[in-house]
Amino acid sequence: MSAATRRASIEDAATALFAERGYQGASIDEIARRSGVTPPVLYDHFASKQDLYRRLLERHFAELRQVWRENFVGEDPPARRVARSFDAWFAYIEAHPFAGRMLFRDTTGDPKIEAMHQEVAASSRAAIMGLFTDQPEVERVIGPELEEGLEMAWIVMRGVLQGLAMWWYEHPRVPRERIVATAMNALWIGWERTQAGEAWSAEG
Amino acid sequence: MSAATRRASIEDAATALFAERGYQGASIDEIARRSGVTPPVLYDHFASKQDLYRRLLERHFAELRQVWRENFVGEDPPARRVARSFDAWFAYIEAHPFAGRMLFRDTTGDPKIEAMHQEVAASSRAAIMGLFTDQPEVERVIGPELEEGLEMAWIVMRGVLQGLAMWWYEHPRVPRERIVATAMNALWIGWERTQAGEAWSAEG
DNA sequence: AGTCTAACCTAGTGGCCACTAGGTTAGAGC
DNA sequence: GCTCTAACCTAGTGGCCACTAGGTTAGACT
Repeated sequence: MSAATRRASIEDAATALFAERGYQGASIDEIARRSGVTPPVLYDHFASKQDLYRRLLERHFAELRQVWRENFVGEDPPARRVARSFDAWFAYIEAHPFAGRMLFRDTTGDPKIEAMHQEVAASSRAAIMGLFTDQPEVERVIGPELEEGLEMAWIVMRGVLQGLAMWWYEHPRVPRERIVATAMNALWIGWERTQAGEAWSAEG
Repeated sequence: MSAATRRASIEDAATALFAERGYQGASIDEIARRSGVTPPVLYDHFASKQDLYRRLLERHFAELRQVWRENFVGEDPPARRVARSFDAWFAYIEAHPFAGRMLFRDTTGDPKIEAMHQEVAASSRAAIMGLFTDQPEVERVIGPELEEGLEMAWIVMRGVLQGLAMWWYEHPRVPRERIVATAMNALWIGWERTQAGEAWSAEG
């Protein structure tokens, strides 16, 4: 088998196993076995388990970033652009079941790997948040304490999207539109109305 | 040191280390060392690492369940009861930094442990969802496909609460009211308005 | 045919980790 | 003072795992 093909087969097996078991739970032996080779062959293609993991992280995060970049554009109203992006995002999740599970599986237990994961995720977050902050409406939608508010809006959005994505993996018969509609209802309407002066307050 | 005291010291150290490293990343040796004992002593108090982990899971989940039970009651309007519950929930998170981190750290890599975690979490979810389904307003707020809708509403809420909790651990100077307000704005307003006929639709 | 590259293998190695066998110490009750 | 319980220890053991030394095979090019 050619180097490129073998490499791809290792990457596929590794993505699936990392998705299923996480970094520590996935053993090199099993990744190799699922790719139809022995461990030394894997080391001909990747320097270490950590190297393999990082390449996969970077690749899948880059693909998701690309989804945002391609869909969060245009002249139509923000609600439509957000909805289109959500839909494309969940379409990616649907088409790449292991990639999503690998990226959103929280942590690994190995501090070095954890730091790496956070680093790669943070650069992705920055890129996507940049799309939002380029919008003239941000300040109106997010509110005054911009930095902190943006970060919290990101956390809320990420929580909802990741949560729905992981749930969807276990309920694959739910149609994508329903997932997207749930995300939109939870997020967009809340944001919009909050800024229309209907924010919740403890005194209300 | 008395058995109860020693046991408590082991539980504290284990919670902190599980929170920091996850199940696989936390070693019995280090848990014992942090408790000021050697591993055999730990095994005098707990049958296995798995046993220790399960006891901690059950204890912390039970505490969080209790928070809901105590706060999601009363005759005041739902928005107030939800807000009060969120506030109490985040107060628990604030007071028990390691408990939250241990519970919400997603997965462990060991299928047996993962299954156990899901089992304990599911029973907690059922208890809390029961509080909601006892409310007469559920159907109005969630919509017609009740089972699936309720589950998705739970996923959305869990995603937001857990996401904010984890973010808050890294930004402890943000006051609790701000976290609670963000959660309320994200969740409650979306839910309410969705049912007021303002649901988002692809054709809109 | 001969050479070179690279895909692939067998058979380890060292280190970590959950867990234990077997024993010592120390305090409580009599 | 004696006994009994239980908290605690030293010193392992076996198994798993990331990684490797050192080789064989097979196709590509000359």
